[in-house]
Amino acid sequence: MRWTKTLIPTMKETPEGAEIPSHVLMLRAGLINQVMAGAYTYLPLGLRCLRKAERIVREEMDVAGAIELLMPAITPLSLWEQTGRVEAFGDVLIQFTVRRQNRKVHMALGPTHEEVITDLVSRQISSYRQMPITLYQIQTKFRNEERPRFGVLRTSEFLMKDAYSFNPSIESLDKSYEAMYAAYCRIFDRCGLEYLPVEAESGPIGGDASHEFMIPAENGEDTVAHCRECGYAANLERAEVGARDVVPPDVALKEMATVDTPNAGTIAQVCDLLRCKPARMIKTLIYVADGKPLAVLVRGDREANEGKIRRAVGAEKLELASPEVIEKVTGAPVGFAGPVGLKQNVPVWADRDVPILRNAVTGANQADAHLVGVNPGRDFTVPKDHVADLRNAADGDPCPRCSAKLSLRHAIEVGHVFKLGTKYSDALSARFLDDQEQLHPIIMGCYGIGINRIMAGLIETNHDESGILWPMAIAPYEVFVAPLKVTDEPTMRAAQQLHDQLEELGVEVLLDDRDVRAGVKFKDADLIGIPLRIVLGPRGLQEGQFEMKWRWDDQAEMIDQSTAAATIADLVRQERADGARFRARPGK
RNA sequence: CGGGGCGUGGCGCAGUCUGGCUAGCGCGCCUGCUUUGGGAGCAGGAAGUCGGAGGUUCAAAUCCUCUCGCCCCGACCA
Repeated sequence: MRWTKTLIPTMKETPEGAEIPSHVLMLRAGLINQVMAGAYTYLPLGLRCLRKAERIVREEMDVAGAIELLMPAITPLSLWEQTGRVEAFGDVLIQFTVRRQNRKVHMALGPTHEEVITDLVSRQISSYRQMPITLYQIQTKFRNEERPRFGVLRTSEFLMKDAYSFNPSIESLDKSYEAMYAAYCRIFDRCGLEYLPVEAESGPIGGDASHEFMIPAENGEDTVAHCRECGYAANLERAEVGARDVVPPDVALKEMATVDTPNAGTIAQVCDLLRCKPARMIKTLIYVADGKPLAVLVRGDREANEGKIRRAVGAEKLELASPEVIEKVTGAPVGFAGPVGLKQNVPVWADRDVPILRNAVTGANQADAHLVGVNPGRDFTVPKDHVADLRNAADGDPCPRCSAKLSLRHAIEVGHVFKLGTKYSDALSARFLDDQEQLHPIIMGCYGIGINRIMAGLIETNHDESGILWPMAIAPYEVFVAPLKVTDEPTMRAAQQLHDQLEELGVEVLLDDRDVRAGVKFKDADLIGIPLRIVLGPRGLQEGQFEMKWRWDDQAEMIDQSTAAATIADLVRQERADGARFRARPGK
């Protein structure tokens, strides 16, 4: 392809509004163009990357035995009503009504396709003989993001590969799940991504029923806890905290006393006022579990984890209490709850950090007052079986699997595999007959990959001050050919010939035939990040040599004009297959 | 949903507080000459209903009211 025949609007300056590297570089390199908040046009160069990522995903899905189909983006709203997800999605679900003659048709743009595929399967699969089967599609999804952000990372319309497995048994589901998990590893490996499969919230099936594939990145929206020692990795909601101190510090116990804390209803305000550290405070949260209120104690500098609390108390549904309930339980307005002297006798649970606190600070269960010198065991007690790991992991916490420490890292979620169970097959009556003529709901798994995020994630983790560094497998073009003087006939002839030969050898070439100065070509080449750059300039041409340089190397090397095409094609093929040079590049 | 910021040729910005002349600057674009290995120089040129609507005024990019759009931060933490 000739540069002048396609559309590559590179920019020298960063458009206002773009902040994170992937967004800035995708705009500057002419990969995308913003149409509105959360919706982008993929320009020719960006589309090529997207298609390559899509192709790798498709190939590995096929290898894993998944079967491709294509569902519509528009779906009947009734399908979502049947599974209760109209409410679950809320405003995220883009729904609308159209008129058809004398009636109105209610539709929704699919944010995901469990309903549609389960509906299909409920009609077409009725025997254990038809399973297991994993069906997938690569399709545009629509979610009305409340706040689209970070360029292509969080948009209202995006390309997703979604797969669904249908199994007659848990064992069969486990196998399908493992096949997808393995396929995901191959996909992200081939894409040149450094990823981390992490344990995630597992929902109805429990156990290791869900993993997210995360790309550790500064600008990621998610947080994962990772142990570099043993490899344990989990997302923040899920991460366990390892063994903690059980012996309280040996300090003199102070008398408990009430102090005035007017209008200080937050941890920060109280600490400011009393000049104490959040770690010395006992945060008292009032929850409602299946309709019954309870109190949860967490150290002031820690975050309660609702998933852990819900599991610990064995509740179906858990939510923070309303201000009215809080007042009823504590006898005080919001902001002044504490474990000592609660007005109502509700169950009290505590995170493991709490019982070993000494001379702590906590709400006094009356307006504008806190207690100081509070000591668990003396001033209040929590039953042993009500002490558990109830908080989010924090940076430096002990690893639950070894003796090392957890580190918290931001990450971009690119993939998710999930053992669904029978939620949708129950709701939509997708049942099958086993070999004993017994009717069972089909057991499902679902598996998603955000194609756009593969691109953005790659850029986010692979760029330098000059621009993008693409791995060969995803690069929009594999070779960039730059004749420095396009008005010089022999130069252009050689460039065109190299371009044609490479294309014949199956290499994707971008020929920069613009009549611009060398510096412009070099800058743009670095910006758009094509892995191999071939320069045809006065330095080599007279000796029958081209200059070849990898995007991530500092030094170029000279190659023979006569054998250039074959040499380059070999390198490209090799790098395309294993990405070894990209991975081993200097500075990585 | 709460808070903050920004809308001025394709892109980045100044001008707005304190209303006034033909609305500027850099990049990009077009023409010509020179230049030619890391975003060239000179000369000439095209391109803007100052986000939109209404209002105040002799006069509005600038003041007032409403509105639309974009970006960032926060969102149950007692």
